[in-house]
Amino acid sequence: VRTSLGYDMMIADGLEKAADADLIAVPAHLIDADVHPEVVRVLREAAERGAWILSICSGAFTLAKAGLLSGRSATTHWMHAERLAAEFPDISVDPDVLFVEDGRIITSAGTASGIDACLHLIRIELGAAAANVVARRMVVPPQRAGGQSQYIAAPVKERCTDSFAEVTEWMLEHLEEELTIDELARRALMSPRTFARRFKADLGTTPGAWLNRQRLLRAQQLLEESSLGLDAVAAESGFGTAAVMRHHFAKTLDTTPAAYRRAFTVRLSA
DNA sequence: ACCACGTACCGCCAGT
DNA sequence: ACACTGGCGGTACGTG
Repeated sequence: VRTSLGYDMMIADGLEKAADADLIAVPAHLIDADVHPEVVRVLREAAERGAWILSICSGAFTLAKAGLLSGRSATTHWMHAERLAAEFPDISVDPDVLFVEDGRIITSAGTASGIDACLHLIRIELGAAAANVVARRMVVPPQRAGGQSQYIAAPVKERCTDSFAEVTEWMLEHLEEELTIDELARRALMSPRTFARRFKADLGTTPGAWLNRQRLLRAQQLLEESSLGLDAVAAESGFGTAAVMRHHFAKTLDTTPAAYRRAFTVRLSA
């Protein structure tokens, strides 16, 4: 695909690839451009079978023209919000929010809010831990927990609203140590029961599951980026021994640590 | 692959 | 009435 952006986009697959996609992301485009009927068909089918559909910026117009937003709440770039509302009266357009989730359709505003929306989706599908890791790697602020509300109005600057940010931060810095609920609860000034309950309510996972996930990610990163031995990697990531680490690799990644490192280095050199 | 042990988890419930 | 807390017990799960 040629673009006017100074680079071309290499598209390896055709539209048929969307037939069983879990997520279809629709980028910004020219608002006045017609949407190809085939694209409309693909989008409608995807919506009907329950796939995630996510638009960024003026991509909301594509969804609107495909009829996916009828009767729904949506948003778009503030520059286009008024027009979207005028052209599609049956859409409840909110011009102030970063993104809106309605059913399995997520619309987002300007470019950066697309990142928020994507992180939001990752949090839903893979959990807050994964979203935090992605956010960290992208060097964007960690996303606020959504609560029950569909809307996440604005990025949150204050740390104090995210009561678990401090604890999880501390946990990440002490991954290699043995962390118990009792200690974490003490550190968070809560009883163990309340800590566990609120942790799950806020982050979507239990403390133990979150810890395991972080340890796994740390181990993966060490396997990717260092040449440490497996025992050292296990120690660094908090698994203690290579046997325990192997156990978790098998359980959630369906590989072994050695195989993972080999596959990764092969992929790099290829 | 298996077992034994301890911790984490969660539903329940009484108390605030 | 309501929301939240925190202890208890059975069960699932991680660890060795």
